[in-house]
Amino acid sequence: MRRFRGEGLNKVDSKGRVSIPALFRRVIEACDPAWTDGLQPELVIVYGDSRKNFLECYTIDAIDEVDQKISDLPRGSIQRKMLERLFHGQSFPTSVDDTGRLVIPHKLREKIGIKAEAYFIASGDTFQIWNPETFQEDQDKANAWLQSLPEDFDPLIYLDASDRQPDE
Amino acid sequence: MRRFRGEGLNKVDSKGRVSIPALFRRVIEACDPAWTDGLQPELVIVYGDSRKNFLECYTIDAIDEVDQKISDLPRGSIQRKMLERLFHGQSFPTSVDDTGRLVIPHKLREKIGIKAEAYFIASGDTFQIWNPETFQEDQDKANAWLQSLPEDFDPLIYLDASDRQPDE
DNA sequence: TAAATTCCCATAAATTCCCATTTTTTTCTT
DNA sequence: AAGAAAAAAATGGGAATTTATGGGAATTTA
Repeated sequence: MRRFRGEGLNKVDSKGRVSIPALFRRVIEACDPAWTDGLQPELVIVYGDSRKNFLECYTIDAIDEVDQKISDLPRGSIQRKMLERLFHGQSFPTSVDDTGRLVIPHKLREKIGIKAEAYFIASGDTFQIWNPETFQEDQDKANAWLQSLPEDFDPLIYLDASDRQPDE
Repeated sequence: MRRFRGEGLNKVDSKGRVSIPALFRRVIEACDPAWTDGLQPELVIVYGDSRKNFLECYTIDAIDEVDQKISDLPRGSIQRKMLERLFHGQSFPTSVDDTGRLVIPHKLREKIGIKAEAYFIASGDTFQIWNPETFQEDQDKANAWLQSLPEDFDPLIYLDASDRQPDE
C-alpha cells in the first residue's frame, strides 16, 4: 500500500483552488483503481469530525477500505450510523484537475479557517489540510510536550507498544 | 456499486420542488438501468417507518435488491408482510426532472416537517431528506457524545471492531 | 371548474474548463 | 561546479457550463 509522505504550503485562490504537493499526486493516482494517464484521479475529503480542525483526505483505495468495514458493521447499530454519517455524509468526493489542483468548497474552507494559504501534511494513507496558523499552534503544543520529556527519551519506543495486546 | 456521498441544503418552493444535490443525481442516473441521457432518472422514496423522522431515498438498483430479498422470504410470514407494507406500500416512486429537481408530495413534507428548506445527506446506497432543524438537533446530540469521550478517542476504532467475531 | 401537478422557459450564482504565465526543480553541457 | 536548457510545478484569469431557483402556462385530477 502506498503512503503519503511529506508536507507543503500552497496558495489558495479566490475560487478555492489549491495545488496539491506533487508527491501526493503520485500517491493519489496510484491509489485510484480507475485512474489511468490523462484522467483526473479521484479522492474523498472527510470533514465531519467536529473535534478535528483539519480536513482529512482519503485515496479511493483508502475510502473503499473504510466503506467495506462500515458495511461489515451491524445494520442499524449506533456505530454504523455514526460512521456512515461521517464518511458518507460529511465527506466530499472530488478529483485532482489536470494542473494538479483541488477545489476546496467554501464551506470546508470556512470550517478549518483557510484563507489565502493551505498547509498539507502526510499522515499514513491519508493526508491532512490545515490552516497554516492552526497547524503551527498544534505543532508548538507537540514540541512543548516533547520538551517536557526526559532528555534521553526516544519517541520510537512507542513503536514497540504495538506488539502488546490492545488492553494491556 | 455506486454510493452516495456528501450533503446539501436546498430550498423547497411552494410546489414542493427541491433541487437534488448534483452529485446525488449522477448516482441516481447511474443506478437506474433504464436511464439514458435525456431521460428522467427514477428513484423511490420510502417513508413508512414511523420511528424515522426523515425520508429515505433508494435508487432503482437499491430498491430492486430490497424487492428481491423480500420475495425470497416465506410467503405469509410476518417479516415479509411487514417489509412489503413498508417498501411496497409506504413508498413513493418518482423521478428527477430535467432541471434536477424532485417534487416532494405534501403528505411527505408534512411527515418530516419540511417547510422552506430540505437537508440532504448520503448514507451508503441511499440518501436521506431531513428537516434541517431536526437534523441539526440529531447532529448536536452526536457531537455532544463525541465531546464527552476522552480526548484521544477516535470513532474510527469502531471500524476495527468489524474484524472481531459478531459476539465477541 | 377549482386545485393540484407538470411542463416550459428564464436568470443569477457557482463551478468547471481552458489557456497563459511564472516559479521551481531537474537535466544537460561545458 | 556553474550555467544554460528543459521539464515539472504552481498560480492566475476569462469563457463556457452547470446548478439552484423562480414564475407562468398548459395539463391533469378530483
